[in-house]
Amino acid sequence: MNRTNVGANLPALRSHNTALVLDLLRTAGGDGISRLELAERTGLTPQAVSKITGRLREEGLAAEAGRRASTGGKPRTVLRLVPEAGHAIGVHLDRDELRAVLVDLDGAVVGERCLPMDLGAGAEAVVEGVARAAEGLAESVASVLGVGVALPGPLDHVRGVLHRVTGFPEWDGFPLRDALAARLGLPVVVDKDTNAAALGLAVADEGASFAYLHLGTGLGAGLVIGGVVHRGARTGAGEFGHQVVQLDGPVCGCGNRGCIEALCLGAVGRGDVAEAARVLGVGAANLVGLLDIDLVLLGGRTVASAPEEFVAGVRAVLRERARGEEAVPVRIAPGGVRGVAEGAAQSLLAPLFGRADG
Amino acid sequence: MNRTNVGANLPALRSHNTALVLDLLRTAGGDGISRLELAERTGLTPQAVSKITGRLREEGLAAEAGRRASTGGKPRTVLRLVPEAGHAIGVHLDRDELRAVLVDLDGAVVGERCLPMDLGAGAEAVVEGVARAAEGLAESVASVLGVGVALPGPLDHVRGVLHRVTGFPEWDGFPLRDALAARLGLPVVVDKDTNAAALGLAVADEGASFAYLHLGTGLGAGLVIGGVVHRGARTGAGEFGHQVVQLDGPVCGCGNRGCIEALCLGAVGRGDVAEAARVLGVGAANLVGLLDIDLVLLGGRTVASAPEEFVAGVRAVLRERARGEEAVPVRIAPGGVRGVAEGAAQSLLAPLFGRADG
DNA sequence: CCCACTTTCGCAACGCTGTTGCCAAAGTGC
DNA sequence: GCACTTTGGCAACAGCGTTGCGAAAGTGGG
Repeated sequence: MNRTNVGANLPALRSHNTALVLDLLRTAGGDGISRLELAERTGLTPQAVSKITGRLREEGLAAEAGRRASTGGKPRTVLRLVPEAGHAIGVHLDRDELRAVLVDLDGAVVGERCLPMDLGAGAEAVVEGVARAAEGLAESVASVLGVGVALPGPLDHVRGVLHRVTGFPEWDGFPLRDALAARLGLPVVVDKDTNAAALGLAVADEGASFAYLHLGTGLGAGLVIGGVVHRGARTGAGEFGHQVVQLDGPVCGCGNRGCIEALCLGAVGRGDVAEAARVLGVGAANLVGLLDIDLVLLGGRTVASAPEEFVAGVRAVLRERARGEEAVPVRIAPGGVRGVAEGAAQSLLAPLFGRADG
Repeated sequence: MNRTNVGANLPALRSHNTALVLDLLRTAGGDGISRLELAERTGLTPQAVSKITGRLREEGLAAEAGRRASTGGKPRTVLRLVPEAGHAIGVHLDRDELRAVLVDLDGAVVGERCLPMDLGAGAEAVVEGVARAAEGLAESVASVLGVGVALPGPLDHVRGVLHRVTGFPEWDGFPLRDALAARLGLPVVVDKDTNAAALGLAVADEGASFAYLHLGTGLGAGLVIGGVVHRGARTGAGEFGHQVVQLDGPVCGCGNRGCIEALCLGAVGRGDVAEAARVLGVGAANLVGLLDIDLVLLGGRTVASAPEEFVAGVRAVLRERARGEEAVPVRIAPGGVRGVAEGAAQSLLAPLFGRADG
């Protein structure tokens, strides 16, 4: 059950166990999973699993899908999630482009729209553009759980209010979530782009702890601790770009000296990718040492321009710091250009599967 | 309910709610708390709270303690925790000293032993010393929940095995938890000193997120995120001292360059406390930005030698980085020399109050 | 082909959880 | 002294996972 400070009653118990079973059905994917396996994985009795899956089948969320080979007795019936039973929309609002995807319960993309969009065109125009894209995608399915919107810059995830989108001061304080929810009549969740990407990557690995480092026009991080995106008290966590790694170093746009972002992008500007990767690696190693995470994933346009060099450079620093012990692996984040939009859609799906926010 | 991947049944529901009520009774302290307040805080119905507190009173864990002023009707009956209903022992194994405390359910110290102890005297002698101290303290009470042991250096908190206690290679791989549990016949928990201190500080604040930075002969951190000590995948989190804040800086004992610990202790060695505090502040600011925590607490012998200067220096860096927004507060960690031992004892008490490990 | 055996899985009864309806107890205030 | 408010326990209840048991559906030896 998720960490809360509130009491739990029978309905809470039921929804917890139901979410747990749904999550296992999802992670099992197309192969499916049998009732007894569900019982083993959850610790519930087979009978309880039968009751839960029976309800899910009645609601159309689960279905039988063949059976396993017998091991000397009645073969196990395999259950699977019915992906078409629910959909969510994810929107990635970048500085110059809007990308919206429609995903099913499995997280598979079943619809997509991509159009140029100037974030500076004003709140009304952007809200309207997002709303039209969402409505267009929603047409093809019976119902939509909600819309997740991811965009750069600091924001208040809990209230869904933007703080100061870098380069677009007119957005400061705009209640994007409520404006969009009112316009669409659907639940809306607003999140930072790096957090959305991290959430999208987190759904694949149950309970993993990793950092997603995004190097594009800026440098940010999405932190996943124990399978949950860590946003912090004021939902401002992940300020990776302005970690200082060089006391009294060069001045950064933020006003400080020796920020990773300034050093890293400066090196990129000079064409010195190896140095940029080394600086990124030092920051990653700091993060790994501080939080003891399992994995570092790299993404963003700048990384995509020389993926092998960045991975190799970061990996080298982590290896050196591990001092003989096994170093934390470094990889390019899967998902590509749609990763953020897909992750934004996952904000709506996650609660179904018991993956609450952190 | 705590975040797990396991199903929950009725006994789990009951123990969750019971722990929640116990936690509220504890945080209420001597003032106590009424049944209706418990109901409001937990979200349970008053009737459920009555049943739960009724069981707690039968078990002797709770008791009635007077009544509130009436607000026009029957006055509320105040309930409080019975501190003497349970005890735990916390042991702080430092390089040259052993400190053991006996605490009650409230966390109040009701017994203490402190003796010189050379960590290099060998496993058998140290285990025996700890066992004798624990037995001596346990004599005065009916029963003890268990013993928490905190010591410096990296270790495996889950298995209770030491890795390499800095300066004492003979401890490498020693299964301290099992050895002590076998010797005493009591549950034993082993933790890093910084984590124990952090846990001790965390019990006061429900759900707080903060960092405890310990500057003594070394530099380490205990991280509390959402009221839970964050230990990481391999229970190695909190490697704060070897965060690199100066690329290609001076060589540190760990082999890297520009570690906070090397810079900070170097400055202390030169008598430049202001510079040490500035370096510590840069590290603290990195941490605050990355995790978006609420509070920074400072402790350790070196900090204790010039507390105001360290607090002021760290605070100045955080203020500068906050750029006009309200900066995260910096304080000296309360608890003093007994803080680590008290926190170690809390490792045993925490599960009673639903504060699972992170 | 039959029959003993294994394994899956649902029905029914059950124990226990928090919830609801109701009422006695214990105050305040006119 | 009486009307009113508020607390908190008793009893009945609905709903959760669990247990006991048996039907269903396979395998494999004779």
